Amino acid sequence: MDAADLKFFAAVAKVGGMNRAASKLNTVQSNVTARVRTLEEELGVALFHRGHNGVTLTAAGERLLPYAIKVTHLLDEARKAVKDDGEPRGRLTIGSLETNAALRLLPVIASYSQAFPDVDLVLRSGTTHELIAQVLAHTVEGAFVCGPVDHQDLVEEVFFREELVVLTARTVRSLDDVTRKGDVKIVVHHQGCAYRQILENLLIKRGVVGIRHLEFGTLETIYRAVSAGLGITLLPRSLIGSMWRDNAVSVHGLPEAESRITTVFVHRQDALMSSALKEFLKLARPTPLRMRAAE
Amino acid sequence: MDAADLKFFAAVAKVGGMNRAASKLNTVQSNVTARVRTLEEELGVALFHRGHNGVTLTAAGERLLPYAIKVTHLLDEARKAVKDDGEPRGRLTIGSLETNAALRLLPVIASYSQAFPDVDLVLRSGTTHELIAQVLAHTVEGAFVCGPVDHQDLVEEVFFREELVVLTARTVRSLDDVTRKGDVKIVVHHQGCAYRQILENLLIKRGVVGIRHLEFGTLETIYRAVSAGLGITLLPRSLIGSMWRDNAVSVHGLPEAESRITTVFVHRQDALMSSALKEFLKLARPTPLRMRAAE
DNA sequence: ATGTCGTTATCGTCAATTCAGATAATTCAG
DNA sequence: CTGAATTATCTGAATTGACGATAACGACAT
Repeated sequence: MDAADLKFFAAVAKVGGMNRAASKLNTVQSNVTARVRTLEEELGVALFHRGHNGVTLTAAGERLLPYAIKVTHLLDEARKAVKDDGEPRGRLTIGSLETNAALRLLPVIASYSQAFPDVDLVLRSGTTHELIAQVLAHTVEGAFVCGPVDHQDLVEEVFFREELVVLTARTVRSLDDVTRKGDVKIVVHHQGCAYRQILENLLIKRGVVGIRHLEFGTLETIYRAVSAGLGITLLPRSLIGSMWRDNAVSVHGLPEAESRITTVFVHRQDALMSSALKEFLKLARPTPLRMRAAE
Repeated sequence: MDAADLKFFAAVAKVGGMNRAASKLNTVQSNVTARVRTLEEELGVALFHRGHNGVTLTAAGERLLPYAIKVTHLLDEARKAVKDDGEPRGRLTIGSLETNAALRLLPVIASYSQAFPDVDLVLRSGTTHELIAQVLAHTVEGAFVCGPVDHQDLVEEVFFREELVVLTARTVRSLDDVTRKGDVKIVVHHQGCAYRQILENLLIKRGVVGIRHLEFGTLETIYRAVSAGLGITLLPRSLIGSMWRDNAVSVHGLPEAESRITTVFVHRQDALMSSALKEFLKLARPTPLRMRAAE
């Protein structure tokens, strides 16, 4: 049983037709047909039901498919493993939530690309859901997402624990003052849909119905907008303390259950971790000192 | 990267020479050399150090080897998975400890082979250690061994829990009477080294130094030997109660920690379970009724 | 009915690969 | 130096693989 045949088979199963698979595999249809047939002859069973409009898997084909995919991935990984001699090089693709993790990762990325100039670092952005899907699809090697993540095929490691706080204009005494009005404008980083979602849920839970949005590109403008009374926002406490000390806004704590947020790094359990990634995590992993500072 | 090449590569790595691998693979040396070389050219690294007396793996080869083995196994399994349509057939090879589990399994085997005549059932015997090695080596699909087993690649399921008791001649009042003498003869089933080991450890712990053995082929003769005062033995309590009620021997209980023994079924976590095995376990799994009887 | 479009199956041709066997080159032991 | 191992290389035959053209089939619109 040839691995290349299995790759063909998987492609056919995926697109549901030998013609379409052929163009995807940069070959001709007769070739695909032939390889599928050799596979079928070798195994002694039909793998596809041939229809007038493409093919569908037989029961035996269904059983074979997961193996075909697994073998293909395993071979990919073997190639990488052989070439990875412990010295980070090549392309490292990781995912990250857009706001906070990216902000925290920036210094890491800077020192990393200096320390390992042979690595082409690619940072993909997305929501937790999107990023997890990409990790599962082998599109990224791992991702920093909003934890906890519970998935059979994934391993997670907690990287940052943070406390979220609500920022309002200085005149606002408590969060109740805001929610009582029943009509709130929230100011969000235009890329930061994670916090936006959390803040919305939080307000909805408190009975706020009319939520409007203001989007700004930088944290600085968000801060100014809040201090000018244009709306409220949600940020990690550690960010405020370190950046603005002018007390132009009010900081409102939230109950433990709502304020605690963890950023975890997830990657596939079965996939090998490249040296490039190992070194990155080593750099990104908070030192005991930094962890204390983040709390 | 061809799977057949990987198989060749793994064989060469295993036997440490292209010549030897060639004869093992039923081909010629030049062939093996060529395929290894294509693999090396494709990956761009040397996989072997060529020596005057065979070859040894390079660092890159070391990294590739586990993948080569894994892929080979995966392909084997894929073949089985395709052919296994849910109807048990073909060969089912399982391992079992020689005494108790085998005794308990006998009725299961009987009804199983009647229910699934298309399955060639092969029962391999061995010690817990040996059987686990065989499971890991894919020699048997799974095995009934003495639990608990803690291994990363294995899954275990408890099948029987039993209480072991010491049997002595009727005149012996307590176990102390035996151990005080400091010279004990133990009667064991000649195949049953598991209990033998347990009994020896138990006696050694109690300060007995001179242990001699008597071996008999059947439980009946062991029982007779014990009742005649020739020695002592160790058996599951459930076996005694159900077989002999003539009170010709004394039964001595043991402390919880020493008497409790569990028989577990272990199989590889990553390997697929054949329909044949699934059905076997379904039959072997103790019903609530039988479990109560065994306690 | 008929033609068109999209599908898979099949065939012949040619190139590439693979195999087996023979031979060379190397190294170590005696 | 010779002999017994080893791996490397070469060669011709056989096999396999890809390709392109064509056939066969069904669906759908005209």
